[in-house]
Amino acid sequence: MCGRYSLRATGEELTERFGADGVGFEPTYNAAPGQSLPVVREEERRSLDLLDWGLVPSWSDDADGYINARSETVAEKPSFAEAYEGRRCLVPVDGFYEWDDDPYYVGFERVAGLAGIWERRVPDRRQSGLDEFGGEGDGQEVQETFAILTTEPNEQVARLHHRMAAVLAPEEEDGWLDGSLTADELDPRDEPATVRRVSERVNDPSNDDPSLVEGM
DNA sequence: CCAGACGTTGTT
DNA sequence: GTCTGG
DNA sequence: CCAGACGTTGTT
DNA sequence: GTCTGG
Repeated sequence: MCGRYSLRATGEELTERFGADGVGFEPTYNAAPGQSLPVVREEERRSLDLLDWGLVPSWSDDADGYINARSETVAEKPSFAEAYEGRRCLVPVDGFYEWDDDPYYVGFERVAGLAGIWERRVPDRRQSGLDEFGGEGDGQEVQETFAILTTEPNEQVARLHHRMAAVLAPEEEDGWLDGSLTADELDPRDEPATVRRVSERVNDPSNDDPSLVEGM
């Protein structure tokens, strides 16, 4: 689960909610893999930054990443272990979409933080062979990416799907960021939500407007 | 030792 | 980079 | 997650 | 059917 979500909040509202340094962001009703989306990180300071959805391991040669990581195995998988150890993040969402043939929207009553991990990849310039042309526009930029952890679903989501994004309780957010909360402590949280069937217009990621989250 | 994979989802 | 398979 | 492309030659 | 792009 969790290959599409909504975040109806501005960058300003998110920095307030998560106590983070800010970055500009406009609400979205259809956040999709590959897009640049806001996550909360805690390095020197707590910051809200735009990262690409789809974690690419630092050693990976290709550009496409993993949008989800199983909480049951994230600590051991070579692709995720380093990020799990030292690069946690919160992924702000206020609802997500789930497909059971037809699309459904699971809408929260507030902005919640999903358990995420992130990675930084510095491309090997020696392999690009394009430096002699000035390095402009060769696409060899530092790439920061993230993945959302999954667990078994809660009772409400189980009717639609057998996996669910890991929703943190507000009091768990600090522990997730600093590593004291482990992945096996994540459990299907009964975050208050309404579930409704929505229009198939959500299928096309280029559609992004308030009517997407409205019931039919 | 080197070569090759390294992931999730869902579907079969 | 690190683990698995041969 | 779904939608949409899936190619070459030559020219700009 | 499978890969890429959003």
